[in-house]
Amino acid sequence: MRVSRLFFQTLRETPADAEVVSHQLMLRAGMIHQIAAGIFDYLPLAQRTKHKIENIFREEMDAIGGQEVTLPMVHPAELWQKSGRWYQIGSDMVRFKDRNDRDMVLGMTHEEIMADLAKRFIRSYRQLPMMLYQIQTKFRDEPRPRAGLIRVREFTMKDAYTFDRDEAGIDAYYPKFYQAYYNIFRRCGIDVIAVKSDTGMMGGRMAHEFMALTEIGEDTLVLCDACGYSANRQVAVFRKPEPPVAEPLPLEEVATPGVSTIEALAQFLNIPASATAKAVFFIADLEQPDGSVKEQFVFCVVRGDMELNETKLTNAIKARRLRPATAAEIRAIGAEPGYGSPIGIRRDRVLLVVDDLVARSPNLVAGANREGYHLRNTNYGRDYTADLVVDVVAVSDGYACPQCGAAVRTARGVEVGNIFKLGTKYSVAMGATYLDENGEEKPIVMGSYGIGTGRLMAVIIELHHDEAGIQWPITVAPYQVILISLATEKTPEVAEAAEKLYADLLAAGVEVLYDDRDERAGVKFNDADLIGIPIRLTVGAKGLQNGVIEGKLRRNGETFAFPVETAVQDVQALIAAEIERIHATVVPVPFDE
RNA sequence: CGGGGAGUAGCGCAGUCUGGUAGCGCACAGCGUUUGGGACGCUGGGGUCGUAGGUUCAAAUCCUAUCUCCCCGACCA
Repeated sequence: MRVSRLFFQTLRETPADAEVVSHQLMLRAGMIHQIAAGIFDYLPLAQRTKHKIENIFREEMDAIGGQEVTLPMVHPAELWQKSGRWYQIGSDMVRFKDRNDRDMVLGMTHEEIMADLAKRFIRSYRQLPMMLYQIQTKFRDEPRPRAGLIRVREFTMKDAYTFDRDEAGIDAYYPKFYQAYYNIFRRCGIDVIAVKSDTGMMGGRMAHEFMALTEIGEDTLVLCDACGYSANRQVAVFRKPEPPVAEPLPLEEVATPGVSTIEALAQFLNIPASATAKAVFFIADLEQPDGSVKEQFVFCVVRGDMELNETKLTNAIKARRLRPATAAEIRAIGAEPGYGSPIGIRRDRVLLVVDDLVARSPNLVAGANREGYHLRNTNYGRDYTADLVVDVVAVSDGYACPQCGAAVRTARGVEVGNIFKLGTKYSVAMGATYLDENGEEKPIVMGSYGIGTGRLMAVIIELHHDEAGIQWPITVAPYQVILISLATEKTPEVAEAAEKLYADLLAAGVEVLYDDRDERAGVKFNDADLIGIPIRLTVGAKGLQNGVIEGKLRRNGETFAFPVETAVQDVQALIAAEIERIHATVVPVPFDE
């Protein structure tokens, strides 16, 4: 491709709307163009990288037995009504009516459609396991798209689905995906870590998220450098400290005027925050046996120095959603905001959840449910009992690793992929069954596995760039080589040599971008750096005098002098070495349950 | 949905307070000089100032409404 003909435009200045680096660089490199919040055009440079990434998806999916299909992105509502998600999902799902007044949706994921497909074509255990995947557009009307391609409304996703006869089947398939996903990300030149993640309302048995560590991440991860434990903070656990051993002392009310935070309380009474209990109040939507939803006041107690993890609480009480309770709602159950404790409240109106550490800790200071007063020496069991005693604490920096006890750290990450044991929720809903050896009808056990292409592309840039621009790993670069001609009117021999080298590279099958523009050298070099092509070749009068083409690696600045006669082979060798460098990172990874 | 910010040429911005018929840099087109890390000169094209009402002799500028985009939070199959 000649740069003079390339459909793009580099920008010297950063568009004001772009905050994160990947967004800025993609705009400046002329890769993408936004037409509405979270909706983008992909221009040729981005499109080529997208194709390369997607071909890596195809190779890795095919390697573990996948077959590619394409399912529609417009779905009839019935399929979503069958699974119930038509009713559960809010305005993230775009709904509309076709000309016959039939309810339709834009596909935001394809479990329903896949299960429906399985229902039509899978009959027998002999057909299982089966794996289908597609690379398709999804539309999710996100409330807040952000950060360029990191969080968008319309995006391309590689989504794969497995169909197994039982849990043992998917238990065998799941680790193949685990490895294939590591392979994909490493072939894209990025380091990821798989973390255990929330299965939430999907009700699956196991899920992992593949996280790329970067500041712009939306998720917080808990990592143990000592033993490798890793989990999304939403589900991370830790080794709770042993509470002090002490005889329960008598309950004692103490005046604490104006002291309504744990910090102030600890200071006022000159005790550590760990000697206090804190109350947090929510209203939960609980699903009733008959399918209706009821609002329930949830009173939750954690130790004063610890933070509540709302995801853990949501899962522990199987809530559909949680919201903070208002002051009026808190008073209505007999508690006082800022001075709450489970002692003396209207117990019949609340679901009381107490963290296991609080339940084991003697003589904690807690609120007296009266403004300006606290209670010393509250003891679980003696003074109150809970509906549920369970871990609901969020892991923070320095907490003890659940596996080895070392101090964990937290880090920000972007989820670039996830794998999920779905179970039979969708197959049962859609009626996807098979007959086993005994002629017995059984629901198919499903798994789903997704990677968003655009987000991955953005994350690659987040992890591979410098002040000058993108540094594409060669496996996903739009072109492997950029050939810069420094010819002027006075040096037609340079133009001739560049044209010849371009033709020779093309003939040799090298993916080459040829900067034949009538621009100054600086403009070409800067544009080459910006768009991030891994190998730069310069044909100039200087080099030709010595019979060489100059080469330079974008990722580290290493330079080469290729003799004109062998330049094509030399470049091919360099490309091969660069590819091998990345492929060398693709190694087996132990499956971390 | 709550909080904050911004809409003037493809991009970056000034002009708005104090109303007087739209400007700068980059980019783009032409000509000339230049030519190894974002050249210079001259000439030129491009904007219903987000949109709709209103005030006024006159609105980018004042008033009202509305739409859009960005950031933080809530939300996130």
